[in-house]
Order: sequence, then C-alpha cells, then structure tokens
Amino acid sequence: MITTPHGEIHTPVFMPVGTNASVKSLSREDLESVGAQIILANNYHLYLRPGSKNVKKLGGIHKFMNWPHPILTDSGGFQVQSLKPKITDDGAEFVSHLDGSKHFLSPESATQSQIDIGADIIMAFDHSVPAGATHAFAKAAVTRTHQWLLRCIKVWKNKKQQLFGIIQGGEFPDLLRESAKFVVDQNLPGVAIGGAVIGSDPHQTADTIATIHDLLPNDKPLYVMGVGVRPSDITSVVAAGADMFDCVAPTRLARAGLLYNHESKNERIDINQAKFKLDQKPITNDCDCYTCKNYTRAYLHHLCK
RNA sequence: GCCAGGAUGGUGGAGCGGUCAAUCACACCACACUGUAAAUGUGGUGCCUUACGGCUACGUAGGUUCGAAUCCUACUCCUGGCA
Repeated sequence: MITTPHGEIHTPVFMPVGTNASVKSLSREDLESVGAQIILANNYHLYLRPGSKNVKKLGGIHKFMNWPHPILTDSGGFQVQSLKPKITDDGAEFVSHLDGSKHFLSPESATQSQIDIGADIIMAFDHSVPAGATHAFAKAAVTRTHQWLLRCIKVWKNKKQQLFGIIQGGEFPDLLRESAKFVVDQNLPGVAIGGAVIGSDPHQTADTIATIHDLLPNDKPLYVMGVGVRPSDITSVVAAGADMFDCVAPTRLARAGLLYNHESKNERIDINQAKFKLDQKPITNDCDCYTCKNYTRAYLHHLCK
C-alpha cells in the first residue's frame, strides 16, 4: 500500500495514462467505476500547455482536472526522446511538437515543473536507454541518469510529494545491477525501472526485473514503466515482482476499435470488422463491466462507424 | 409526348481518343501501436498468378478508328423542365 495526500493506493496497481491531464474519452466517474486508484499525467505536455506555473495558479492538477485521487507525473524525459533532442549532461534541448519552438529541460527544471503541477508522485528526469543500444551507449545513459537523479533530489523539497528514481541499463545485467544499487541507495519513496527493455516483450520484462530483484527493498513499491499492452502482461509482471505499471494501450487501442477479449488472437478483437455488425454478444462473456453488461458488439461496431 | 442532362469498380465520384484495371474519397481486409506528437499510422483491395504475365470490364447492342470508358447510331433505365 502507498499512502499519498490524496489517498491510499493498494498494489499491485495499473495506472491509466492521462498524459494531457485527461484520460482520453473517459470521465472521472468512468475511471472510478473501473477501480482506477491513480492516474498518470505528463510533465512534458503540461509544461508546454497550459504551462506548469499555470496549472499551479489554477489550484494544482487535482483541482484542474477534477481528479481528487492520487496522480503521478512522468518527468517528460521519455517524450523528449521521441523529438530527437540534443542531449548533453546539462539536459535535453528539443523542439516542441506543438509549434516548433525550442525548449530545454534539465533535471532541475523538469523536477520544479512537476512540483508546480502538484502530483502525488513525481518521476526523476532520466535518459531512457533505447532498443538496440550498445553497452557503451547504455552505460553513458545510465551514468547520466544517475547524475541527473542527484540533481532532481536537490530540487525536491516537499517530501509529501514522493520522488521516484529510475533504473536504466538496457539489456545489460551489469549496468542494470549497477543502476539498481545506485537508485536504491538514494533511499527514495519508490523505485522505477524503464527503458526499451521494459514493456515491449513480457519475457524480456520479467527477465530484466529478475536481474535486479534481489537488490530492491521489500518495503517500497517497484514501478515498471510502460507495461500493459496485453492483459496477460500485467499478470506476468506482477508475478515478477512489480507493484505499479502503466500503459497507453488500453485507451489508445480502444480508440482505434481494439477491445480486450482473452479468448481472441492477441487477446483482443477489432470491433470495426464487418463480422461484428450483427453480433449480439458482449465484448467478453464473463466480464461484469458496465459496457459488457449493457452493450452488444453490434452496437459498439455501430458507434465506431 | 417533347426538350435537356445522365448511366464508370462494394458506394460516391474523376476521367472525355492511346501513358486506364481506371485519380480521389468512403467502405472493406491485414498489420502496427510500451513512462500517448496517435479516436492514429502503414500496406492491400476486378479475376487467375508467388512473380512475369494473361483475362474480363466503364448501362445494352452495333458502328467509326491502327486504337474507344472517352466519338457516332439505336435501345433500356434514371433525373429536371415544358405539356
């Protein structure tokens, strides 16, 4: 269990992603009815718009988005990487996807921005190790991530807001273990693990966690970043020892018409397919969620048109 | 009944003598989505073929032409106007 100023979180917990201070297409009531205890928002997006200081002026993110329960913000490091940034030891220079303007995020500014936004849990600004990284590249990213973590900690004053450090290391056990030791030694309220080795393949994710598991504290949550493309990914990652995980997949896939059904290929059906036009079954027979109890595949197919 | 306009692939709709199996959109099919630049993106979509290639197609039947979805004639059916 994790205690925050906005309530307790019982683990293991899946955290729906609401990047832009909104879990797309879902209301607060929808989320509550499904048992969401905590949601994610993103520092990068809110820093650009409406601006972190403006979120603060508007009373903080909980009031801003009408979510009185726990919120976690990601630092934005992961998003910035998709913008082909210039990364130095100082931080990351990148171009806004909104208007092309130049920006710079450092461990200090990313942390201060998250403090202003006001989430219950904030993440360290890290250098995520991409897929296929060489040992040398991964080592540099790990070292940088560690240096950046120390700088994040310096800015972090309000201990009611929990700061989580992030373990990196790519696919290399020596780097993963070195990183785990370093991050755990900072004695922060929680520990996360990220990078491309986490989230894409369930076996690789479980193996990566196993590599460092003996180094982790028993009394603090482990946040495995970006897990949950398939429902079975969640059970396997929990079995591996994860306490917290998030993924854009449930909401993003649903918006494209892909709905989870454990009996189907890839654990999902594509409700857009013409074969569902007259299908009167629910998405999943043994599910007691509001949608499965009240609507047919035919109706959901119709709504996608 | 007369006059005018029109009939193109699952649908809408381009094309107006050769580079047309036919722009494009939709629909359909497949694939992809990890700490959301994503209610998005990529590919395919007449028939046969792995491919090369072949075959059948632009309302119906003829005609002109080296060559017709494109021009001409008749017919059928739609739409608008006049009676």
